[in-house]
Amino acid sequence: MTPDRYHHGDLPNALRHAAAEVIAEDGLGRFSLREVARRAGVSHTAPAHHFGDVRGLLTSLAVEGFDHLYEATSTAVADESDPAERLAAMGEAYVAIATDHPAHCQVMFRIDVVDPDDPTLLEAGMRAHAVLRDTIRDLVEAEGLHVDIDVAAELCWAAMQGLVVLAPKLALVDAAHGVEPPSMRVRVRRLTRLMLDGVRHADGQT
Amino acid sequence: MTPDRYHHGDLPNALRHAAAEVIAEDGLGRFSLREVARRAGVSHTAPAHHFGDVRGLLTSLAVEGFDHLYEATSTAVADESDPAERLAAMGEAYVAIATDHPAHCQVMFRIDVVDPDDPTLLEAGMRAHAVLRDTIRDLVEAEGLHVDIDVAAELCWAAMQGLVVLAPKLALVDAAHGVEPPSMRVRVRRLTRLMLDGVRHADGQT
DNA sequence: GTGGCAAGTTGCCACCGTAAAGATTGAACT
DNA sequence: AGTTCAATCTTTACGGTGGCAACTTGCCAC
Repeated sequence: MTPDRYHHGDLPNALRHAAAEVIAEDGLGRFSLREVARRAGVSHTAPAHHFGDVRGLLTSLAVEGFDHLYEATSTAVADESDPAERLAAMGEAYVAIATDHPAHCQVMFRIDVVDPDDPTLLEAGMRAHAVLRDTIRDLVEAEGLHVDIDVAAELCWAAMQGLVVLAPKLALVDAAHGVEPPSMRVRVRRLTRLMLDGVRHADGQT
Repeated sequence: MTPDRYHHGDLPNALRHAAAEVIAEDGLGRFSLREVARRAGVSHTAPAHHFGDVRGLLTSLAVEGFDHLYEATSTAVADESDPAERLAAMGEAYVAIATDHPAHCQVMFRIDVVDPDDPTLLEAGMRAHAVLRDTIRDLVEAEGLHVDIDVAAELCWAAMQGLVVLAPKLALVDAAHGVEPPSMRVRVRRLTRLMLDGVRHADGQT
């Protein structure tokens, strides 16, 4: 980017960008701090001055991921007025994030590779989660449902997260059953519809 | 185990065991082939003769994990007669596997660390998945439901998988909302009930 | 200017994965 | 019985990696 000045100018961002690139291309397994530094055009110890260690860099990437998620889901929600449609749009946004920012998503929930107690990470996560929770609260209030909001949110979140993680396996299972694997968008909508049925007919017992 | 003969006797199992131990203790991040070999009391290149490389060892561990899952879910199913209860029991078995064999579960769905095309892995995965699919088929037939079996199975699997992955985050969210985080068993039953409501009231549109 | 601090660099060490070649063992064959 | 042979494990070696310590460069406040 900026030519070879001694002081890079915005190394933290450059490093995050390079890290995401490496992870997206070669996977988290082959991720290496040195390779990231190489791509950013700095020495292999430069990252330490900004992120401490490799964990710090990946944690920072996770924060960025949650920020992306927050923005994507909140604009998706803003574009819809019907609460149920909002939920579906959120689901789509969730898996869209997973395909648009695969590196971030591989990191966000990996407590073995990230510092789960990092306060900025916690805050970013909570902010993203609040969008889902608010959407469900609106749905419950608009339709007068009898379901615990947190439990419903838990189901939606878990299902979407599971979908992202299991995507390759699901395609394999479909193929084995002789079914053409559907797009992620279709999967999301099918699951959302089913969950909506569940949420709408719940009797409110915890 | 067996004292220091030159030929270990059952090194592959010993290595899998040691690997699971390391991962459970120190996490996948600090996993090292050399450490595993050290614990098994052999030289650091011995594993290569049985598993090729580190990927091979972890793939083998994943296979073992799916076998555990298969056994746990099929005995859970066998212990119940009511189809809906079976589903709940399966869910509990799923998360029980995650807590009883944490190392295996950290590996099973990590295509970046495992060879996803390994035929024995594919077979073990399919066999485990068939238990879920059969359970849902029984439920659909017993109650005369109008839901696509594969879609329902997808939801159940994704939700349980998501629950396992998100467990730490969910505990944090609950704590932030001033709620005492419930046990995993409770989480499973709540989600299963909600999904059952959904499956039962689905209108059968794909 | 000059003192000081932030940003980057070089050099180092311990560790890791894996490839190649040698040592040890049990078992199969004659 | 003795020999061969393949499987199993060890030793040795090499390139790559993360993190620490000590050094250099550049900028800004005084």
